[in-house]
Amino acid sequence: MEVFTAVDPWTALASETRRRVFSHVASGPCSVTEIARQLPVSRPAVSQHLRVLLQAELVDVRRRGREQLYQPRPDGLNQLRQELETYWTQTLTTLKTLAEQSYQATTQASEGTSP
Amino acid sequence: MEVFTAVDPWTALASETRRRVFSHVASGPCSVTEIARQLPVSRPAVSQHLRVLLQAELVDVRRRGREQLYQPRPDGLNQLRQELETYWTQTLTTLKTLAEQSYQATTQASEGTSP
DNA sequence: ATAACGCGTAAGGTAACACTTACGTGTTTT
DNA sequence: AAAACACGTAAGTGTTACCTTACGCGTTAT
Repeated sequence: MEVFTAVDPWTALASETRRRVFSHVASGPCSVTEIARQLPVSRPAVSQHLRVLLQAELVDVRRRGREQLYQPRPDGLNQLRQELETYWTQTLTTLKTLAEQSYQATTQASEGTSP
Repeated sequence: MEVFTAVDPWTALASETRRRVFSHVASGPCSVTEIARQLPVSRPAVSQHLRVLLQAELVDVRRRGREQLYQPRPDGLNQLRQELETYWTQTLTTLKTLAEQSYQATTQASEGTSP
């Protein structure tokens, strides 16, 4: 099947076991069987997860002898980081505004009631 | 249904339309119908998405009159940011090591062949 | 050459997901 | 008091996701 079928990194990292697969690859180059040995799923399952991670541009592959060495690729993570940063600044800005509004509300309330 | 059924933020933001829902909330407090009006899904669908976002601690609710005002909550995003930062440093460290190794390989190769 | 290894992919089954419509509850308006 | 509004949730449906076993292909070892 195609590796050029784009998959957005959110979908790619949505699966818990796929995150564990990626974490192994991110910690250093490793083969499919090597990963499968450390997880409670079959080797084909790992292989399928790695394909999704490839499509999300989160990992790369190269051959070494008869095994496929997977290694991390920054692109997908970077895209994720950018989107997340957008959400983060939006959130902080909104919360700041809300805090200022509630402050104004309390001071205005005490103005009207203190004298 | 329970709101205390934990949902990890990865799962929460895995859905495209749920991300759009969250983006609206992050940009400023808004009601359910208000969000549904800007999306190609029904109001109950938005309501269900908001419940998931609540369980992932990505949003908060408070009442205002007869509407529910949703606003962003930093907790879920923060957790996401931390995990993502771990992946990021793991990735960079691995790539740096690989770069150094391939450099050593080339210099060693030229040492053996130049004289 | 033959055996063993490492891998990808096809086929299939079960569970989860993202929607929809229908309905009931609380709050505001008239 | 009745009508209108905003919402949550139940029930049902079609699609997708994740996993398994079975198989075939290339590469290394004996």
